[in-house]
This record gives sequence, C-alpha cells and structure tokens, in this order.
Amino acid sequence: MPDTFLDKDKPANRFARARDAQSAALLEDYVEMIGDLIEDLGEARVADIAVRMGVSQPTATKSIARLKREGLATSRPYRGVFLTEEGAALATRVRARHRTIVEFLIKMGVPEEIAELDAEGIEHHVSQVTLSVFETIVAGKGD
Amino acid sequence: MPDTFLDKDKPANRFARARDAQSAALLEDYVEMIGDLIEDLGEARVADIAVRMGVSQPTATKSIARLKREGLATSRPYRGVFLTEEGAALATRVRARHRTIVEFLIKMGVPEEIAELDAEGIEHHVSQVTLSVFETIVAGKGD
DNA sequence: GCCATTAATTAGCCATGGCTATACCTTTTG
DNA sequence: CAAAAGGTATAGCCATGGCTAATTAATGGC
Repeated sequence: MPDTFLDKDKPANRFARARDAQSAALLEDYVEMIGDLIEDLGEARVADIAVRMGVSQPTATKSIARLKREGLATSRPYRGVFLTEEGAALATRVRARHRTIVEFLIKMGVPEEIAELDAEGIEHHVSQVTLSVFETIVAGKGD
Repeated sequence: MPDTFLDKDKPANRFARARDAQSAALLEDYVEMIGDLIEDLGEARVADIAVRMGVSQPTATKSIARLKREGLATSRPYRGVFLTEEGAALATRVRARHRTIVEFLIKMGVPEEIAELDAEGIEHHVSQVTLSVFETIVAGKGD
C-alpha cells in the first residue's frame, strides 16, 4: 500500500536537493575566488579572500580549513592558499558556469549588474541539463 | 585614497546578498508549503509539514517556531499551523514566482521535472527585475 | 472513563558559518 | 638584530538547521 498521499518522496527530495546544493555552494565560491586571486595577484592570501568574500579573517580561515579537508585546496601557514588539481578543475567549471548564466540573463534582457548579482545566487542550483540549455541559447546567434 | 584594489565592496555585497537570500529561503519554502497543505488537506499539521519538507518532526517544529517569531504563522499545539495575513501574502507571492520560473525554464527547453527541481533552488535568488523579465517571456506568445 | 496510540514538544546533541578578542608567527624597519 | 607592524591562526561565543531520545498532551477504542 503506497503512502503517496502526502507525496513523501518527490518533495522531500526536492528540498533536500536544494539543501545539499547550498552546502556545496560556499566551497564553490571560495574555490572560484581563490582561482581568481591567484590569477590576479599571483597568490591567494587569507586576508584577501576574506575581503572579497565579505567575511572576517577567522571565518575565511575556517572555510579554507574545510576546503583542505575536502581536498580542494592546500595552504602553508602564513604563506597563502593553493588549489589542488581537483580544486582548480572545479574553479574552472564554476567560472564557466557563472559566465554562461550571466550571459544568458543578459541575453534575456536583464541588466548586466543585476545579472551578475542574480547569477551569484542562481548558479549553484542550475542542473547540467538546464546549463546546457542556457549554453545553447547563449551560443545561438540571437541578436 | 580608495582601497578598491581588492574590490572590497562589490563582491562582498554580491556574496553577502546570496547569503541573506539563503536565510530567507527556508521561511519561504515553509510558508509556501503550509499554504499548499491548507489548500490540499484543509489544515497543516506539523507531521505533514515535516514529511513534505523531508525533515524530522522536531526540525519542523523548530522552523515553525521561527515562522511564528517572524510573524508569518501562528499555531495552536495539536491543532495545526496557520498563516498570518502576512504569511499568506508571502505564500501567494512565492507560489507565483515558483510557477513563473518553472514555466520560463520549460519555455527555454528544460524538461518539466528538471525545471521543477532547478526552480526549487533558483527561485530564492531571482531578483524582481529578473522575475519580471521571465514573466514577460512566459506571457509572450512564443510557441 | 481509562488506556493505548499517535501527535507534538522539549531536551540535548552535532556541524556549519558567522563574529570578536587574543595570541602567535613573519616580515619589515629602524 | 630587536621592536613594531601586519598577517594568520586559535579560542570561544552565537544562531541556524539538522538529528534522536524522551516527555507530554490529545484522541480514539474498548
């Protein structure tokens, strides 16, 4: 006897999915930003990461610890943060996805600054399928 | 001397914004779901809310406490949860936004189930401006 | 009307991600 | 090369949002 009256599985998974995505989002943001910093400044210092993320230094340190635990980054005390191969690959993927979403939104008619802001929240929740759709639309000669 | 070298404000706000949005997301989900339950079953019981959200009953109770604190809901022990006027208005707004996003994604070519899943994560991060753009596109006679 | 069942709350724990204050190491500078 | 300055890390706090276990309240059956 199926207990589908309350739609137990579908919505539970829907929300659980969104929750899980959120958990990964922060790591993705950090990795992307560390990649940016290394590219821009040659190195990623904790202080710079904190400033760009808009958090205090201790908060950045704590998050970096989590990145290390997850195998995405390494760091030598007082020397800066580095991405592992896996972390660098993730950074590349995340950055590409971000750009796709921003460009997609702009193509839809959203003003650029707003597209940037919204993309920051949206990007972590877009599935591969949807992203592919966006990519196709962005690539399409539309205007 | 401006200290714009590290782009202090722009990105900080970007991420801070996304963080804040996340904070509101859970309340929105609960409010929407309570509205759904009242409509579907005539009442919203803690147990049903927990099942649909995919969390344990104590977790649901705790979140409902927060809803009450924020003035979005009321509840009488063992009697169910009710939305305040403000909560009901929020539920309506959230539900409409959700539908807009799902329909928009479908119109872009995203399969329906995936559109539903992605919308769940995306919806809390879409600004009013972007939502309006989506609405216009959905409303437009496009296929 | 009492007892069992079911529903809800409370208590108490964990991890995450914020914060401030403080301590510590490095670097720079006098 | 010692002292000051600056960057990092640690300690310890808070809130949120999960959980399980245990308690309390309400309902339904006998």
